[in-house]
Amino acid sequence: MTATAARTSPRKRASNGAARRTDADEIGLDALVGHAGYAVRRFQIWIFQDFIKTLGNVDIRPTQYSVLTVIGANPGLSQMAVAKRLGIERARLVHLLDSLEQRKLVKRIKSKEDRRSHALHLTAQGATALAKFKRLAAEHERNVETKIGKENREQLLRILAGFT
Amino acid sequence: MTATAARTSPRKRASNGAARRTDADEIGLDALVGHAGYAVRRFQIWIFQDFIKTLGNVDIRPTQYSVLTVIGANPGLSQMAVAKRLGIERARLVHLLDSLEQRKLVKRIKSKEDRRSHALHLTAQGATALAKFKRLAAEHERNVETKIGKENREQLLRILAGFT
DNA sequence: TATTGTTATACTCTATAACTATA
DNA sequence: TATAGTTATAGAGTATAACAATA
Repeated sequence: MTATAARTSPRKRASNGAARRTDADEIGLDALVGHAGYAVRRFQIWIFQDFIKTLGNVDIRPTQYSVLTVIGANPGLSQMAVAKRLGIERARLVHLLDSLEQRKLVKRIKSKEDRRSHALHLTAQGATALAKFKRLAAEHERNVETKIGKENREQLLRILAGFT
Repeated sequence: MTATAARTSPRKRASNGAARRTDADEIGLDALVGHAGYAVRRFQIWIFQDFIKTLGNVDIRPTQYSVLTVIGANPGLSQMAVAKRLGIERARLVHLLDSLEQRKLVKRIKSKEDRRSHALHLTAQGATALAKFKRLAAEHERNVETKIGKENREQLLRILAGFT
């Protein structure tokens, strides 16, 4: 939206005596208003904060939830496969799994086919816990729906389906 | 979308002899498919990477661009006001401004009204540079449009307008 | 007392590189 | 030689707390 940027003239806000108006509503964003990335980033921050809050009691963050969900749906995957599928660095997944394994939610099993790799599985406890996490995540999703509206949420999922 | 989650059955992927299929396309996401946050996060990563790449020659990242744009549109703002408006921690803005000031794009001017605060302005060089950054950011925005489509991008901006 | 800018610390996340053990 | 998992490091980004100067 370059047109918007070009049309917006700076509101003078001199430091030499003019009234300071610093309310968020009063401060223009200029070109940022036309940038999808800015809106998406702000929304993503809101949505993650709601997720973290809604799953606060069970201490599960979005990335942990995504790892558990993919392992639950695809038992036996290697770490590389999970990392690639979710766009996580394999080095980072090591620490994520260390934490989840310490909490007895996930287990690494040495593969007999390829002894370099680990087959990932949920523990029985992990499967039970994940069911609970999914209920809480669904509650979070209803918060999203309340925030932006049912129709808008569905449009959003449709528009961004290609990025999953 | 709990229904989706409940309906999806895990595809067995035993580590004891079954063929390993680890292509990203073949690995189900289960409940993640119904979560707006997951799609939004993946899209946000794509969009920031494209922004960073498109503005790579001028070495400007999304947060730096947002700070410069807001200062350009509202000269004389305090650091607190910029931080609040953009949702950046004031402690973090200090470092961002240190960097932008070293690059002679921004200057801090001691306020005469409130000697605790700094009025922020673009330098002449900063204003010229920002005009160039905006042209590159518009190019990035056209990449977004190419990626998701003109209509979808406009719908996205409309849906998320409340988060800016 | 409260606020602005600053410094400092810790933790998350991203991006690399290098090492080991296997293939 | 290439790959899977691991370890380590550095840079963003987020979240706090505390301090000096000023209100």
